[in-house]
Amino acid sequence: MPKSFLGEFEQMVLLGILQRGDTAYGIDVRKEIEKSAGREVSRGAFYTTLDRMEAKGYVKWKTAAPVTGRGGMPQRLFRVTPAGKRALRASRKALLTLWRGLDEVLG
Amino acid sequence: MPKSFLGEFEQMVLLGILQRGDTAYGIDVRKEIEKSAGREVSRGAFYTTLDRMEAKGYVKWKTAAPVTGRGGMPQRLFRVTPAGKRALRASRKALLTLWRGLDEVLG
DNA sequence: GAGTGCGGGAATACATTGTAGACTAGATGA
DNA sequence: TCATCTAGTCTACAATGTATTCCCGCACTC
Repeated sequence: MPKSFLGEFEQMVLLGILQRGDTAYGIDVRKEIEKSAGREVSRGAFYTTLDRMEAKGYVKWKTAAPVTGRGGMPQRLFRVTPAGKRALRASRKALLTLWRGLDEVLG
Repeated sequence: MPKSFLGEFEQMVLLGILQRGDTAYGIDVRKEIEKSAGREVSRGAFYTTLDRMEAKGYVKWKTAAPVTGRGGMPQRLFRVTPAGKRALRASRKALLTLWRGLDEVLG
């Protein structure tokens, strides 16, 4: 039994990585989240969360040669570990259970 | 545009209240969450969160005469405000968007 | 009718997450 | 070679999540 749930933002970051599949570069993931969630995500917030989740074993990453024509430092390519997916499943299950039957109330 | 999302736990509390409809007494809501989420919720965590959400205008409450045969202080009967529902909808929308297409990955 | 156990709740304190802002460093091109 | 663009890092602080401990009033019991 997990000590606690995934935070809301952590969850979004994890899902953003999965959405991008094999091209989960930091920036792309960030854009994915901004698009889906409809709000800005600062770099600081984003990478801090990522590093903390790495410490918890939910994500891993490796550097990749800069792909873009322009640009700077080696990019980080992320992926979600099995533990991360497990945590995601647990969070989703709990939320779905609570949402059940509330569709009309919530519109 | 909300400054930030609802936390995971806040969301659960709000949903728990809605689930209980007109009988959203503190204790009942807490049990509801424990059942759905499959983990314990300490009283402290629960009421602290509730009070903070009251400050943000997401919930309101009034006291109700003690209904139970046994025991104590007037209970608090909660309800979610329109602002609370709006916040809930926004969180759900963002999460659903991110979950889209990941069912097989997440099993 | 004082002592005690119990059901709710409040207060307090601390750990974990969320977020912003300023800062670094490699690549490009005028 | 310097301005500037991109991707990422660091630091500090605010907001949320959580456990612990305390309080209060009822009703039971003797």
